[in-house]
Amino acid sequence: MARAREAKRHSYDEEDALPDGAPPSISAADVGPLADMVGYALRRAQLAVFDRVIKEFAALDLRPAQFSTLALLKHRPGLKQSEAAAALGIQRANFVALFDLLEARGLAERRPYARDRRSHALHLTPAGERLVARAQEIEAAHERKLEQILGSDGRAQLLVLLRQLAERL
Amino acid sequence: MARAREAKRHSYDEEDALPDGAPPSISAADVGPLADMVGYALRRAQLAVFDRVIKEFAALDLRPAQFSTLALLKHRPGLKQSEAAAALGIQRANFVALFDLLEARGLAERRPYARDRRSHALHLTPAGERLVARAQEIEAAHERKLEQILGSDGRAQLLVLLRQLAERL
DNA sequence: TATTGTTATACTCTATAACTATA
DNA sequence: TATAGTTATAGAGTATAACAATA
Repeated sequence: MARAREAKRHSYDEEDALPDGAPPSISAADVGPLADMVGYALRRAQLAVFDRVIKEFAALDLRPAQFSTLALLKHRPGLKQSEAAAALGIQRANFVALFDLLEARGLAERRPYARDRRSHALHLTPAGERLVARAQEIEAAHERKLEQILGSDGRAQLLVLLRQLAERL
Repeated sequence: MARAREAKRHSYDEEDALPDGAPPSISAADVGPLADMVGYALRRAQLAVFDRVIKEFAALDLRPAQFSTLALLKHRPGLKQSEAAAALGIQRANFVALFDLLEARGLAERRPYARDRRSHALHLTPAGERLVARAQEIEAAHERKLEQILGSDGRAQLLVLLRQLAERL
């Protein structure tokens, strides 16, 4: 404990009297003006939702980015590798290892791309199709859970607002 | 080769651009069902907002987590280190290096905590007070920009929905 | 000369275990 | 024993540069 030991002479901290054994009061989560910042609220909400999603996908051994990749290829089979990465907002360099893992697990594959021998056409395997179907069921149940919290209108309105942020910023 | 690409990438640094009616209309990447997932929309929106915030704070050499720490200490001076970390949702182990940096820059400091010699009371320095005031002005301008995109009601409604997600999930 | 997939690398954030000094 | 701060470390995620094959 030899860190910031600079012999500061003042030690005024008689503000919060924390009696021993007292339950953690509301003040523990009081972040003041931060609570009114969109960026801060966005980060906290995203972490909460992702924590939940990661746990729900754990049984399938699927990370969010892996699920997104499979779901994208189900929707648009035959995408070029660079197109898939761009659509998901992932650098193409980082997409390589991500897709390598999906391919090693037999969930997706690279096929030759007819018109350009530099490119690969990405496709799900039958096993990939089955896994993404199961994952999307889990996902749908998760969305229903969110609807219980936000209300049906609230969830729909949230999606509109979030898309506006992502697209118009 | 890589030089042209690099110059192209770093070239968009416009801050106050974005006229109200002009739709940037970036890549209309069709991600199918992903677009209707709260988790996916949350991630894309958070990345967009943070990209912007990071650029706007760059002049102050402040990362979002550093700003949050300073803003929290302005609101609740004398917080114990573990309390500050918990309020921000940061592991106490990871908070150490974060606060070390703020202290090394003379923006905040650890003071002895009267009733428990294991703890530190965290405070802003005068320089920290000045910096966080400037950062909060930048932040306020950013919120006004978001309000132009979402509408005043939209921004307020977004905050309500995001807090519900973070607290009730 | 430019682009696609790739490798290598580095940096940030996050998560966990274990140590120390206090309680 | 338990807790606060700390250290060390490992794992994701992300960003950039460079290279070979191909356009």
